[in-house]
Amino acid sequence: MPMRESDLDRVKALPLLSRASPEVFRDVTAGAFLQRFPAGTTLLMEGDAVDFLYVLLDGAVELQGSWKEKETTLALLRPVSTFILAAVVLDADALMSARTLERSEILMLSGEALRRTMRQDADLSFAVAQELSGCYRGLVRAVKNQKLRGGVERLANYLITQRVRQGMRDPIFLPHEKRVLASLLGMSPENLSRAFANLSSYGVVVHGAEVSLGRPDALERLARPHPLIDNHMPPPTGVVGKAEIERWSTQTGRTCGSVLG
Amino acid sequence: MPMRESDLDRVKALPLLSRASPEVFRDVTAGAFLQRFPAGTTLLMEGDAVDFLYVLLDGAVELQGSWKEKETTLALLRPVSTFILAAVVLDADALMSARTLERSEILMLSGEALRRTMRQDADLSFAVAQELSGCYRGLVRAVKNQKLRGGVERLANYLITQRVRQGMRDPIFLPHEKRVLASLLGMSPENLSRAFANLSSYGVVVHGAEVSLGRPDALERLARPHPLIDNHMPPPTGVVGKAEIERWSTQTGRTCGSVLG
DNA sequence: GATTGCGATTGATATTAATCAATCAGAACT
DNA sequence: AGTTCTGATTGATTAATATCAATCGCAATC
Repeated sequence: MPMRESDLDRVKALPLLSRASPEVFRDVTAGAFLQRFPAGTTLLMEGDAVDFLYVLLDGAVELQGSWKEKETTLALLRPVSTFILAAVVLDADALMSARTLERSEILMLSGEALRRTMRQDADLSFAVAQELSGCYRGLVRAVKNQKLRGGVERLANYLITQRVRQGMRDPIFLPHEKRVLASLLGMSPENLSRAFANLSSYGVVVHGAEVSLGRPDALERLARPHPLIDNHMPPPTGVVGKAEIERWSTQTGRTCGSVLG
Repeated sequence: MPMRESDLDRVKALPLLSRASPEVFRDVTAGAFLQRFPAGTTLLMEGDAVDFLYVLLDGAVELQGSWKEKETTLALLRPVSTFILAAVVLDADALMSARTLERSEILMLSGEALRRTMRQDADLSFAVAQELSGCYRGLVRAVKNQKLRGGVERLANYLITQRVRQGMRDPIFLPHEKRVLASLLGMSPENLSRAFANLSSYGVVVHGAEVSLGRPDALERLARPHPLIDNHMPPPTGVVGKAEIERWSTQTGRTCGSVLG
């Protein structure tokens, strides 16, 4: 698949590569290819060997884990995001499955080329270390969110985070199916419905994917968002990496996928 | 505090530094100091600026997160482990508190020196990236453990993992207070007691910290351990880093702290 | 315009976990 | 030996969440 000029620019803007020299950029993207997938395509299964670093350029990707016929969503990704970076760095098997939620454009970079170039270029390795640090911290937030909060609190905080990300507009729009959202938030679809119903007493009104936060202040008193759990990033102006997001302060990511919501 | 020769060897054996040149090792350890803390000392509070990379050389450290007067244990560390590496790499605030569970010896390396040296040495940066990848994957396992399993299943898998780590011996010994273990496993101390009681029908007998897994096969049928969740590492022969553990295959770590148990 | 299919919602029930309260066991101390 | 302290356990109760079943709404299709 040929890469458009605009795609190339977006890849260059990735925090991983934005500071790379032309030579390093050439080495890392050597043998890379762009591929289009329909919705619902499994890109990678848990336990698979990982040969590529994936870069989501368009569409949406879900990362999920499973055990005993149960599945859970670990992250929801929007462009521009890289994923399974850790497995690529270690040349290890994937711990998560990846599947497209919509028709998606995905750039695949050779994992071998990335590792080889990293060993030669301290700047690249440092950028990867920063990116991984951001991903790690996103997961720390996710664990805290999951272990310290109940379902309704997780939903309330998710909504507040979305409000920030969508430019403090009202109403906001849920970017994914509710059942996927439920899985991300660690609850059943039925309980997500009931959690929404509970929030009606705090001004929340739901019409399909459109959610109005009638009294954000009231909702916030319930949600008690916290900068060390929820990453309330300013709305996406340019392409930002998990590392930058973390350096800023908080939440669901660009580069590594929005682990919290 | 002066560093003993044996301490120095253990630091050199850290996967982060084992392949470093003498110059790099000197640069990274410049201005480092060794400190002893009594049990129950808070080394770092959530939200604090992180100036040092910590290396636990002796004792035990708990990493915890909090929200609304609630606390949860995110990881339990045993020597030799580094911690808050991600925050150091990003020069960001800590997302977790760290406190000693026992009298501990901790080496503190300058974060600024580490970052500076990383920018100059690709091998060091690469080693840090590998270590961070291992930490990241440990957390992925922790999230899957938490979201996909119930309390009894988490305990059962914890016991099986401990059995592997303690050399398939019977009985095994719980390395921490039960209330700390309960917090790590994401349940109340009361429920941990009841979970142990449930497991008696699978041959588990508890006498204080001593736990006998009478019928490991029966317990395993209940626990259904999985290599993509539980990291059943061989018993600790040498000093091993999270990265190596992950490259091997799975679980609760050396260098980054045992996130799963 | 009727039908089909799928996701969302609602209700009823069962399971799981948290909380409150009381007691128990063992180590440290007097 | 007795006292005290703390962590662990047990029981009773409440709250949260999952599960099962039925229905609803809406969009796509025929």
